Amino acid sequence: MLDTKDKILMAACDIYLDQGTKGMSMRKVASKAGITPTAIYRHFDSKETLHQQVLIDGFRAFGSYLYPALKGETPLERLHLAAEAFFRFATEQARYYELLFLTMEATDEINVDKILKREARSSYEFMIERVRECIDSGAFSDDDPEEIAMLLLSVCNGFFGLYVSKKFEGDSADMKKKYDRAYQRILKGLLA
Amino acid sequence: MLDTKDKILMAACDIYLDQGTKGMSMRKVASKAGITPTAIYRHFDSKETLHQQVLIDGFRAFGSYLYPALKGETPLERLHLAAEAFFRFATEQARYYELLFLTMEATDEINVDKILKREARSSYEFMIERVRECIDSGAFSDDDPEEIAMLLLSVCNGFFGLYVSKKFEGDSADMKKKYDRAYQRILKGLLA
Amino acid sequence: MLDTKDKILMAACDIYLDQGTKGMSMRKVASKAGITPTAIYRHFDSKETLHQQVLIDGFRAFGSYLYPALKGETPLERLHLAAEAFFRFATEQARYYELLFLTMEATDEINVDKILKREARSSYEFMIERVRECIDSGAFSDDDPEEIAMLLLSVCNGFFGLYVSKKFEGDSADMKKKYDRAYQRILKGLLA
Amino acid sequence: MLDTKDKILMAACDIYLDQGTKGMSMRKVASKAGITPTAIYRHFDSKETLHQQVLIDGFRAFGSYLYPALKGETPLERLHLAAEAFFRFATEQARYYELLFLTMEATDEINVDKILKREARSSYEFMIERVRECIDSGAFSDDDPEEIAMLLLSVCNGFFGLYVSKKFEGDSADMKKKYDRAYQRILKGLLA
DNA sequence: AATGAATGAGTATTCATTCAT
DNA sequence: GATGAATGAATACTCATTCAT
Repeated sequence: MLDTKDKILMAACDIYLDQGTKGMSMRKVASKAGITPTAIYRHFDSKETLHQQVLIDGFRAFGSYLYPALKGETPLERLHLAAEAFFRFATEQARYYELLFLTMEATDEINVDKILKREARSSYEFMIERVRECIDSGAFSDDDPEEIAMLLLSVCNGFFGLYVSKKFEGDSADMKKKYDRAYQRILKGLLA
Repeated sequence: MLDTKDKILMAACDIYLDQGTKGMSMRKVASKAGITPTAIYRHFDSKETLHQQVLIDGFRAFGSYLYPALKGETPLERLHLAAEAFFRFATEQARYYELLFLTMEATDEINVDKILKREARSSYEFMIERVRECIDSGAFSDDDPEEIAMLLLSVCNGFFGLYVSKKFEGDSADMKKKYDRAYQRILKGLLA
Repeated sequence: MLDTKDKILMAACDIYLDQGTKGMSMRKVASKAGITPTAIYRHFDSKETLHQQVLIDGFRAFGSYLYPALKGETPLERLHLAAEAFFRFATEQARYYELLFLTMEATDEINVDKILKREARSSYEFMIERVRECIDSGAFSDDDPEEIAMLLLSVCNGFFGLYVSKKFEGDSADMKKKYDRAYQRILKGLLA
Repeated sequence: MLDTKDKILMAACDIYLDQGTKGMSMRKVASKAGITPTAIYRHFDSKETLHQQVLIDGFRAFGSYLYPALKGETPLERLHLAAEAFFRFATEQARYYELLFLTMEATDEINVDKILKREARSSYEFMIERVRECIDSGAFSDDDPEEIAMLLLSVCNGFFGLYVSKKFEGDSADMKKKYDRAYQRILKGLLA
């Protein structure tokens, strides 16, 4: 059985994703976790701490999707697998994706935990690395790897952002096709 | 002189743009508008209604940036001007941009005002139209105009989303250069 | 009938005096005043504001006991009447006395209202003035008026302090006799 | 090495003296003592019990200042030494003084520990005794020793009360001069 | 068209305390 | 002799909203 700390984390995550940052309250979390609001404070110093732990867990979950992309045999294949990982994470862990990438709160406020920053940074750098090796191997024309990585991330975030805010429709299979086509279109502009 | 309704709207807008969705409260709006919280209810049924009116105004402001792109003489130039308009709106009216495009509240919930929906839709369709004429004129290779428009929007939202959440740095001039290069990279994949 | 603001003030005063500074809570005040905690905030900005208003009212009530001492025809008589006023205020408005003079919270914290400071200061200066005229008229031997006033205040506060904390017993009549004797003993050391 | 009970008492005392009655909480005490809040209950039944033990210790500390006054060779000298002891205790152990003499919580409530009562009473009686011998020896004019003792205590409490609540200023040396003069003035009225 | 008064639900957090271990 | 987990009640204060005027 889950220990209380995990129950709290899960409840917090659910509520964040269900009702947004603003809808998350200690009371609601406690109620969803089946405990008293007070009891949360045994496990987390403050709401802020809890919030950050949720984000940290989220980035780690994301990492577990993203990093296996290294199994690809060529730079292009690894980039492709990373793109796939994005899609799978965004659809399978939609709420986490939303929380991590689509919630527009600055992730570098003074009080943001160092661990959190590190986790966030490292998945970003993973993408830069994937792009860099595509360039270095000659698959991509010469360009700034960070900017390309940013472009790819932008597309993903923008794409899923539109999806999440229901600005257009379609089921997951449809989605995947659109996603793949979008990826191909971007790629076309990048290939050497 | 402004009538009370306008004063309320302006105050609400200021606060939204200043303190975000979360910081907006009827009290603060009333106080900024120089009236009683109660008085707002003469003019708006609820906070929700007021919120939506702010969004409608926001889309109209966006329109005033976007639609002049029609002055361009060729489809490609018009698309280019539209891209510029996005950038200017996102930087000059950053909070509005955020409110309209980056706040992940579904814009198609049952209780969303029809006018709001129409405004949101029309700027989306404007972009589709710009893409369509690029394709029809042979500037772009044959493709689905809606998907391309979506791709462009994705890039914009993703790009500014990263900017807003401070996931990377740089001043406005830097930003513009990055934005232009991103636009060129995408374009490269789309041109016939 | 009392308006709500007065009801709140009275309730606050009662509770302060009944349960001490530490026992005073907005909830309790509201409950005693027969209203909702929230409703207090219509009339007072914060607990602090309410607290200070209670003190200000207290000092004013004290003034209404003290200042009529000016009716005395000689300096000594006026001093005597002031001493009497202290006694009457301390016994008739025991709780106010306690709150104003025996609650050991610094009355000069940064956030203390100017009005409050002024009220507190003016009753202190009234006593200095009474002493000064006793000295100037030759009734008292030459000495520092402020220090003498302080001595008199000290005795009063100390005296009623012991009374309040039940460190000795006796009814009000008994009390008065002791008070008078204490006053005479002090006087003996001060007279020219 | 200190046993836990002593560590708790010292921590409690520190906090009382540092943050006042209001700031003392079991959590803070436990944290300062390096144990769990729960552990306190092994040693003290309740916060109240702990509080009273702190007071008992305080009265004992006070005694250690006061009782050496017996070393004086004449009644007047012993009284004088007692007055000095008051001053030193009030300034050197200001927070204790405050806690013992200026906190207006009745010291004779039903639930007050007998030991505490006894300790409090005995220092009071010490003063009565000092006064009595001044009268018996003819140094003071004939009067009620208890009332005189009370007068002296009143002056002390009143004096330091004004000092603590910052109702007037001055450093410790200044203070001492004022205190001495006040003592002399009182004495003048009491001497035979 | 607007106000003053009030409400009830909710906010994060702290408190003394209990219980099982 | 001490801990980890939890509780229920309390803290000051904010919110959107309603109602009588």
